[in-house]
Amino acid sequence: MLRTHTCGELTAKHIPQVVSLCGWVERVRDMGQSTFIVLRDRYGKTQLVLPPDASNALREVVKQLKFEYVIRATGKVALRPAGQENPNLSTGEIELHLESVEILNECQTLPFLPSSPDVPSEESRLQFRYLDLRRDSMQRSLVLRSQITKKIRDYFERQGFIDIETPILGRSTPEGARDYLVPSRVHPGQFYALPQSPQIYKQLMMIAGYDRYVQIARCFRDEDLRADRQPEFTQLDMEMSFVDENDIMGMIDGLMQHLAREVLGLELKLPLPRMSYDEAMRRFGHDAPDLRYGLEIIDLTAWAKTTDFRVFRGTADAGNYVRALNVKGAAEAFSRKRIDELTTFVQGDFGAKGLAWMRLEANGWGGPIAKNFTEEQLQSLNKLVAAEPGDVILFVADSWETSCRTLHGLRRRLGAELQLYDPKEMNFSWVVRFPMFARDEEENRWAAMHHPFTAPLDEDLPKLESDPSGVRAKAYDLVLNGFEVGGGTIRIHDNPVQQRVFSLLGMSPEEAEHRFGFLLGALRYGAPPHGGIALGVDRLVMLFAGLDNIRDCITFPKTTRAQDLMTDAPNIVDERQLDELGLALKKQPTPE
RNA sequence: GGGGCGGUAGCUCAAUUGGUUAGAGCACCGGCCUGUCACGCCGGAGGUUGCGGGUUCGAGCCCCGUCCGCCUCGCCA
Repeated sequence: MLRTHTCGELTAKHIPQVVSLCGWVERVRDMGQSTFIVLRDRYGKTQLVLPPDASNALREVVKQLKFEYVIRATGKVALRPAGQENPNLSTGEIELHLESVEILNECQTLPFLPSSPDVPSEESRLQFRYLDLRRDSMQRSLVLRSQITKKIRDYFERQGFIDIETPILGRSTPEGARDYLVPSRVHPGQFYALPQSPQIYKQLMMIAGYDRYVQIARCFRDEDLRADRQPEFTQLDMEMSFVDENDIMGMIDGLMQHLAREVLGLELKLPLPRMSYDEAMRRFGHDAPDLRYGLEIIDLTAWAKTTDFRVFRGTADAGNYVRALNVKGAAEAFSRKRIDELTTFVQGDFGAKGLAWMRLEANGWGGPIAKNFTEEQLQSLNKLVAAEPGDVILFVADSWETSCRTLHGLRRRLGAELQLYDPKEMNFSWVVRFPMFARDEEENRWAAMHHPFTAPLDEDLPKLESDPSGVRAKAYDLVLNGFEVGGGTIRIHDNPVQQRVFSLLGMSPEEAEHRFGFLLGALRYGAPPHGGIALGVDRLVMLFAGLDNIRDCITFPKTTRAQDLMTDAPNIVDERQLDELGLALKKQPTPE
């Protein structure tokens, strides 16, 4: 070892040892007679001092030092003079009196300084990721990530789970997200697909009798990116046999309690609260509501039917909905301009027809639509929305889906803008009893809301053919601060039910056999009742770290156009490589 | 595929209504400084204002196109 200690561990106890430290030069403060150097490694920082009586040889070496040089420094640990301690450093009571300095490597002038308080543009950070990763905040989030995965593994090991790996090269199943494809050389014209999740493999492991499976698995989905979505991401994937929904949720409750306690020092009360999908949509317009604040949706459809205001009445009579948010005390904050902005927002982003509003003033209701209602109607509105002077009511009159999307969007935006919650709060909850099927309007058929192996609620089984929209699933999502951090289901473990579901999805037995034959076959050979869940590790880390984007807890993330700016992937390949794979390009790539 | 914000020195940013030589801090180069800790001080160098076109006497600023980054809708079983 070139070093005897790290840059984060020396204290007064080490006086007067002679030690060697290795690290990066974070700062050089040349005072003339003496020079101070801050040496950094991932453990901390230590101040090195070139004393006034240093030899000329040593002085010459120190003079060469610049930002981010890699050096080995040897010297005597000494107490700093009284009053010169630095309370911001763990090593702040001591300093190293240099006896020798060895330059292990130089560093060219940097595109940006990792130690600078200015955060460089995302573009340069991604291009020079190895420098970005030297920044303190990146090191903190990667350490946190490591702690979280460690605690996850500890927890599941204690619970008797087996960590099992499943293939990366698999078969494309054209349900769900777009697959990343990998061409086969041995079978020209055929492709593997990278896993969107180890879903089917883990079910097969249940059938094989490994009744507690867990894996921290890389998953791939070729869809457009978001702040909380990368094409390649990490799932905590688990599956159990002989269980129902409560067992899975209970197991994850315990995991979250463990993580919150061990990583954040936070005590969670179990069980984590649960809410049905229907209730979540009714109260919050979304299946992953942020429960750190209220601002719940109020349904005014029945009231709208009692009025003569054409927009509301017409919407309600047509079987659509009039729903509202009461933004408490927002009258002052909501200028005309602000409301116009919100209107543009809901129309542009969610396709809402418009945004109506009223506000309760000291002497009654104001706003452009207030005059459309009688005194009695306003009185009953008062009660319905529990209005107090200063409140602003935002109305959305639209279809169920649009009103949900719009009001959720408004709620989220206003929650952030009006700071309705404590950003440090960690609010966990479950959303349960999802619908089994959603109508695919484009293709005019039923589609599985989760995946086609999800078990319906027993009580809803009879409705499978007669009323598909009323069938609810044994499905559950874990929600943290308005982010879906995981979702799972109890699976169908017998073949007849699976066939009924396929048939409802418009999949003939032959087609099902063709696509999922191996799974259907396995289900006939003694499949235990089983279910599981997958949690988004990146999102979990992001939220535990208080970050607002997933890239900041991923070492080498991709841009919103799915490129790696450091390696410049994806990229063109040699003609020869294509030949070997039996591939020819339809469109020649344009050279950059 | 749609919408929004942004791109000016290596980095972070500024530049009035379209106006004269595009500025500052940090970094870089040279020098000074006896205890600094985002050290300080003096001096120097550094610009295809993302790229291409247009309007104009004149464009960093206006218009059109395009590329890149971020946010977002669609998409993500």
